[in-house]
Amino acid sequence: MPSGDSEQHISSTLAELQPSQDSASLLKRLAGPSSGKAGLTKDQTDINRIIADASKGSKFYENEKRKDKDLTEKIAKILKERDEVTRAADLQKVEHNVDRLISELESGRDLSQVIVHVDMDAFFANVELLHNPELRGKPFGVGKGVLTTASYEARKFGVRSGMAGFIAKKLCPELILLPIHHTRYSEMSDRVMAVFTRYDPNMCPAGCDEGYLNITDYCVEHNIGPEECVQEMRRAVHEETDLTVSAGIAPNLMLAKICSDKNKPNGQFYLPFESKAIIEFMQDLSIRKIPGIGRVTERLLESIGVQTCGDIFTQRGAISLLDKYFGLRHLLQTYLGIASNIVKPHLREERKSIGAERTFNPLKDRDEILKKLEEVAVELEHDMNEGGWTGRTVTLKYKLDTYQVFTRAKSFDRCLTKKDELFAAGKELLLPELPLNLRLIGLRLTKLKDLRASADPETGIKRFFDTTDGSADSPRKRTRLNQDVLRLNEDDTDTLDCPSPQGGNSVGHTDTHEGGHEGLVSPTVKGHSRSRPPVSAPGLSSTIGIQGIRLTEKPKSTGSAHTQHSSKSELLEHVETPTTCSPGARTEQVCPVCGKSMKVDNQGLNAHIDFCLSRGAIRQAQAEGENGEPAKQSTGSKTKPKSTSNSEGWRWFMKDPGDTNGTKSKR
DNA sequence: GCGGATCAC
DNA sequence: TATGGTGATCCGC
Repeated sequence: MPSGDSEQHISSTLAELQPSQDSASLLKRLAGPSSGKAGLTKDQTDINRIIADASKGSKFYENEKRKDKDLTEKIAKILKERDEVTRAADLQKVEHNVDRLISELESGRDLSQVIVHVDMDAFFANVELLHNPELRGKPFGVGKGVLTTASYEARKFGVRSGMAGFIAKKLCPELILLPIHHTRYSEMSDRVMAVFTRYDPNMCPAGCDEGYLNITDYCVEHNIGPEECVQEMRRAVHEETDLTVSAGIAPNLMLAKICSDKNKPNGQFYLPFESKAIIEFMQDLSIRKIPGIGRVTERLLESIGVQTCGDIFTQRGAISLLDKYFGLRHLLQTYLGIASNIVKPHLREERKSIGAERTFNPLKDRDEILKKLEEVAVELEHDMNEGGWTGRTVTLKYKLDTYQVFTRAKSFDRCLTKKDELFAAGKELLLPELPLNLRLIGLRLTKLKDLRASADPETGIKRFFDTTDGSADSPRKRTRLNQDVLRLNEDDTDTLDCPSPQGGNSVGHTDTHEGGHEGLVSPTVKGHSRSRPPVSAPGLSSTIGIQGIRLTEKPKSTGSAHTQHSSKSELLEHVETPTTCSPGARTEQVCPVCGKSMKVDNQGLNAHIDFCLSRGAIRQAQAEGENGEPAKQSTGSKTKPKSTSNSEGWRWFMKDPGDTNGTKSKR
């Protein structure tokens, strides 16, 4: 019945909210976030149907249906506004103005940097394959309740990451499900990243299996072409790790990312560094391929006739008139294929929050709920200790058994560090809400304070952690050194966060976007016997904003990209890398911590700094930061029963799906 | 500053 | 037979 999705975007007025359309969008929604990102061989319509049937009637399904309905209503509202505004406007004139903006944007295009996005192919799955060759050729997934990865054989059946295990089984009864082995992936990730780093010491890891590189300097210094360079790098990865990697080569981050998907797996794609070729490349590209545009934004754009990036130009008049919802400027940049070309690793001091959350079988009992809250507090305390963080604002998150999510926050005058403080704050926020049926509880800390930044300057550590001084060192040197320290923080602790210190968020293109807003819900008309989940009154006249997706250059400064980057090569020199720095070039280097001089390559220097700092200095810094508390508990003595499996550290994705805790044990 | 929502990995 | 966890950002208030 659902006649494919090709039809669903043709709608234009709210009068045509027929079941067929609702159904189509719902099916798509149920198919999950990554359904549109990768190509599948099996007919997606069949797959979506199977998924929907398997979900039917569940609370999860009902929640998705509700969100779908809300979105449909918002779209109707926007379309109505569009029609009104369009009637009152001189479209020709509007388009003319837009065209001038396009010219302006085009004139600022920077094609001078060679950016590469590298992306490991089915990372978890392929690592598992190395440990168990028997799996080759078979459909399998990694993850218990929810899959983190699916082998390519499994993908043919429509199995994807993020999919519930039992749904995946329906799509592919033969599917083999493997447990997650964090250490394996962590170790492999380190090895892979080490290779990338040889080509750009300033690379930006984006998760455990991805990264952005600027290979402009490398290519010049080695007198090698971009394609050849990437070929070589990918070969090196394969030789050293037995894993394959795909890559995209383009003038900016967004394009590179899109390109890395073009010849996946085990391939690369080079986009010519010419305006015309780039615009042509964008023309038929689905809007969904743009980083930052997810399912919701995709639907919003489709509703105004924008499915491909080329459609942005066609619909520029309407987009301009609806600027506040869609963000004209950013969409035009997307249409032109213009975005940021600045690659830099995430710095520790840029971190904004740290949190923990847990899902469990729905609980109503007050004491049992509080027990969960306490467990989460313990978890968070542990991670904060490990990372050297404390903070002033606590945000409680809870999800009802209906899958509706709420947050409650409170700021304090002082920083919270201890589990008891976190627990108390959480209780304060939760108890007033209480008679609830919960399936998830989480705590998050913001307004962070970096305990490792407040170490005694005498130790020489502060200099490398604290970049706010601004005067002592040159910015470049600072950046560079911080990067090293960053790696240390991960390697040193045995629980570390994900390889990219900042966490999961996308990339170096700071600033993903999205301002969708949604009235949310209001399942009950206000008043209905004091509906439990407090409200969401703003539901009424709400608007949907799409905005910023800024994968683009920073606000002003035409030449910012240039300036910024040119400083990068200076950076290298500044850090005692006198001669050309080929990946393995060993030169005389000085450890910034102990002052020792040695002949090593950059990697070797990093390793030494890691070693040097981890032995004591860090511990001392941390101890001093912790309110006089000695740097106790080197290894999780008591906390957390599962610290064994967790000591592998590194949870970039699921921490370790429930079960260990009393998820099941509780009646 | 708070709460909702979207997105990426 | 039971749909994850961490972090970021944006918008409206």
